[in-house]
Formats: sequence, C-alpha cells, structure tokens
Amino acid sequence: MNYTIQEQIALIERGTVDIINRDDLVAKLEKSKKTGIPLRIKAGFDPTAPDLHLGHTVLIQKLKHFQDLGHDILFLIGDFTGMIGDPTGKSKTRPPLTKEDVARNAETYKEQIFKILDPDKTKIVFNSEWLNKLTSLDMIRLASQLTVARMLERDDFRKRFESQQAISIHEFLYPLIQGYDSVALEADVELGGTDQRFNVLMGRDLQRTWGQDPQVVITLPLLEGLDGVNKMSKSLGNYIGITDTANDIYGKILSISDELMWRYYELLSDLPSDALGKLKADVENGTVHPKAAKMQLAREITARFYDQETALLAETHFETVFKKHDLPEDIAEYQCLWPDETIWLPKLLVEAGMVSGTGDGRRMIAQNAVTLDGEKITDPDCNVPAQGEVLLKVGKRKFCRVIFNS
RNA sequence: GGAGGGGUUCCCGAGUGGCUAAAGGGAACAGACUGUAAAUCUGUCGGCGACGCCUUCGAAGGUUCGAAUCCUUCCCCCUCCA
Repeated sequence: MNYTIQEQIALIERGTVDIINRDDLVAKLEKSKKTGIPLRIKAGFDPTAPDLHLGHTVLIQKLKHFQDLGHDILFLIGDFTGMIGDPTGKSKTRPPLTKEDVARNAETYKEQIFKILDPDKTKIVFNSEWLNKLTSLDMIRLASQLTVARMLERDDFRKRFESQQAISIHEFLYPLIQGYDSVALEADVELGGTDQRFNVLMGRDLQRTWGQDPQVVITLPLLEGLDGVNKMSKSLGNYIGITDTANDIYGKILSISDELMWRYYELLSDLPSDALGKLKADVENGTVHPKAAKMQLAREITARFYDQETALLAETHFETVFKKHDLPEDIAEYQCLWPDETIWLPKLLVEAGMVSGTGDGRRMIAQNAVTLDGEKITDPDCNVPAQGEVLLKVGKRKFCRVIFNS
C-alpha cells in the first residue's frame, strides 16, 4: 500500500486494451489508499479447462500486478455456469460436471495459478455458492434488467441475428449471470479478455441497479496461439501449457514465427517497453539476430515457470538437439518384449509409439525420416534384430531408445 | 404444427449407379532450404508385411452383377412460416 496512485495506474495500465473507466479506477484507488481497504479484483474462469496456458497468464499476470499493489484477488471458478454449458460456439451438450469434478478442477487450478499468484492473498470462490440460491422468480427479475435490443448490441449476437443464425434464450442469460457474480462479490474491478467485454460490462449495469458502486472493467488482449492466427487454446493444440516441461516451453517459444515473437514480447514479457523498443530496432537494423531475440524471450518465459538455471538447461538442450543434431539427454525409453529373433521396423516404430500404424511407419521410412542407431533407413522391409538396445529417431524431434527384453 | 435445406474421409467442400479410398482447398506430417522462423519447392495424408486385400460417405435395412449416389425406416442439424 505504499505505492502512489500514479505508480499503481502505470502498472495496472500496462498491456491492457480498455479500462472502463479510468476515472472510476483512480477514484477507487484513492479511496482504497485513504481507507486502507484493498480493492476487490474479480476474474472468472471456466471450471472445465483446468489446463492453463500462456494465454491465461496474460490475465493472471495482471491479477498478480494488483496483488503486488496490495489488493484482494477473487479467483472465481464458474462452476454454476459450467453446468449449463458455454453459449459461444456450437456446444455439444456438455456432460454436467459433478461436484467432485469441480473440486478436482479447482485443485488443479490452484496448483497452476500459484505458480504466479501468492496463495495467501488469493481467494478462490465458486459462483454456484450464490447462484444456486436464486429462485426462478429471482432469475426472471434479473432477466428483466435487460432488453433484447441492448443484448443485440453485443457484436457476436448482432452478427448472428443479422445473418439469421440461431440464438438460444439461455445465451442471453449468460452475461446476466456473470454480471450478477459481480454483484454477489461486490467487485471493484473485473478483468477479462477482450472477448468478454460485453459480459464484464454487464456487471457494471447490474451493480448500479443493486445500488453498488459499479466495478471498473479492464480488458486484456487475447494471446494468439503458436500458429499465430487463432487464439491460444487447448482444443486447437496451439498452446504452451504452464505445466509443460521447461524444454517444451523453451522449444515451443523458439518455434513461433518472428512476427508472433513481438506479440509475445508485448503480452508476456516483463521487459520494460523502452528496452523492448530498442530490441526491436536492433533486430530491424541487423545488430541483433532475430533468433537471439527469440532465445531471450524463451529464457524469460521458461524461467518464470521454473527458474533461471532450468531455463538455461533448456536452452542447452535445445541447442544440442536441434543445432548440433546431437541426441537429447533425456530420451524416452521403451522396454520391448518381442518373441522373435528380428522385428519388422515399421512394426517396431508402432510398438514404440512413434508412428500411428505400420502404414505410417513405411511412409516415414520411404520419406527418409527414420534413423536407427544414427543410420538412415530407406528400406521399408527392413528387419531389426530384436536384442540389446537400439536408438530410433523419426523426423526431427522424435527419439526413442528401445530396449529388448528376451 | 406446416414448408424447405442439409449430414461425405481431421476441417471446409466436390461428387446423383460402375473409371471413387472418393476432386479441390486447408490443417497435419516428412524431405530440401534455414534460425525446429517465415516464404518456397517436393512428397505423404483410412487400415493392413501391401502392385493386392479389407473397412469407410449420419444409422439400419432393401433394389442391383455393381450404391456415397436409387428405395424404405430411423436419428441428428439448420432456416423460414405459425
């Protein structure tokens, strides 16, 4: 609580898209400073996806900023909303989550978010706590707070409406419910991705209706996934999980495109903006190789979830495997029980889980992608003696040491 | 309740009786080039010890020498009218 208002604003503002509205934020910060009562910062999370990735960390990092400034973090797990199913996208009817599921997912969340947030200063709350108590009457009253016209202001609803696509009633309830969460929590600030803008703004309206001081809404950019096109998501497989190994985090970052690298710098790095500007200029004028810049980013991010030392090890690992084409030090091992003297190579690749089928294996061999004990194999009919140890490599990054047990 | 449109291999999307394991595109994977970047080029892309065999076109039956294509029933999705 020893920060000036200006210092607080500067940290909070960094990397945000919108602050709605800024004057309210200043007023709240001033009041908090005067009274010594920390602000209540709310952010909601889906209970069905406990595998957090870097995309989520943009938001969590911002929570961390608030936490560092001495405010209270309300980490909301939307277990009630999760039971209904997310309206966005063609939702296949989601199997309803049981209490056990929710509890387990919450534990997973904790393990992950506490890599960033301070567990002692973070409160985890579930919206079923208050939403389950609402009666039908309450629900309808809540629904009366909003008109259809207002709802259709929301971009995605409007587009769907105009192009005559279906919108279900319960989809209209979603923003209301989310807004009601803010009322229940008496939130001072709510954070959300830019795609959540409408939903989080709803909280302001409802809080006003309930006679509360409306929350400040802060939206944060959505991080693009590894492909650089879609937003990072687990289902698209274009993500870097925060529980990924150091080697994976490092390697995945190095595999992103140069263009995307700057986006990641902007959203994920703590590098001060003037230093970032200089780096960018240096890359542009050729003083710094783009790969060096990428390595720096990879080190920083890897170190965030592990430590500096581990990050450097990951870098060494990376250089060993991909630059010098040496073997990585931690090759997967596969114990193979095989009754015969020899084994057909494609079969062995299947056994070792390196290809999807013998057809795939043949293909890989035909495409010069398979190496056995460092020797390139080109004959799909190749048979290998089933004894001792062999080292297999498929493509650039798949390794396996097969140990035969007779 | 009424009318119409549709469900094809990971995705989009051709295909209206044999030449179709099914065009084209995307994704993905492999190879070349590199910085495991981008771009580009080449190849692969249902399964199988494989110039052949087996299983696929929402599901189940049927017609036919032969069906993704025709018929029947069923399931699902979408739009419009009410």
